[in-house]
Amino acid sequence: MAESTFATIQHLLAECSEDERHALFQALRADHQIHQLEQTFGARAEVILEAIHRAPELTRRMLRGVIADAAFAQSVVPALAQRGWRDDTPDGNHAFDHRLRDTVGAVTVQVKLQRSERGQPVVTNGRRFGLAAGMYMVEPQRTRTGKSLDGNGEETKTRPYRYGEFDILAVSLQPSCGDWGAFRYTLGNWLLPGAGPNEIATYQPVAMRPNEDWTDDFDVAAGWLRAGMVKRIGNTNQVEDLLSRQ
DNA sequence: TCCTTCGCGCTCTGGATCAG
DNA sequence: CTGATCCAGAGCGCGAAGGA
Repeated sequence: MAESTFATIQHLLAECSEDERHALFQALRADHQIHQLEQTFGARAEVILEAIHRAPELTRRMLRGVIADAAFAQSVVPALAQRGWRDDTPDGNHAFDHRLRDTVGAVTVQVKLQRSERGQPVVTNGRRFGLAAGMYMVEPQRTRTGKSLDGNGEETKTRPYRYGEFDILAVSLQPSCGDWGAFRYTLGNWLLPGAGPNEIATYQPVAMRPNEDWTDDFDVAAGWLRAGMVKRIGNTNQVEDLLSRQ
């Protein structure tokens, strides 16, 4: 199409009424697929969205987590590609959501939404963790309770994550800032310990602003990981108490 | 009061068990 | 041995019950 024709159409569109533009959109939409999922499901995007709209709150809840994961893939991963990282996520189910690789090696990432309650981000008073008042929370645990037998025939809980299952925790800050592209990172090995052997606690405080434990820059977190520093988020007596439980 | 733990809707997968 | 069937575990987050 000649550039002038294209400009003419744009000009005509601007003069159309809302109804006319809607009719034109429908005509274009008839043979234009928005996303390949339409083909996978054999359903138009409008039907898929209506299904989500009708789904129970619990199902939509699930979707918010999946959206956070997709947002990481669509906003963070391409930006990191400019800085020498490539997506190296293997097929199948793993304790991590993404694996990124640069010339130094691979880094695994688990994405979680920061904890919300009644539509608002949870903010603790910090007492429990002995930290300054005002911390966001994140709940890094699997979503279904299960048990499995370990090597000694002992029954272990499968719901908690364990140290070493992922390198970096990426917390989506969408609930507090409304931006699906906003993530705050810390290291899996820095998270507070849970009750069981090698378990990560199911509740973790997240700094409201980047600090020495939490960063908004993935490269900084990768740097922390590769520096191999051994520590836990927060650095107080109460955290020491938690550590002593291990 | 605040923290911790559990269960839920929906769906898929893989392993165990059963019948033929 | 093969195919069918059953069931537990897992993916996702948040409300609510229970505990300190």
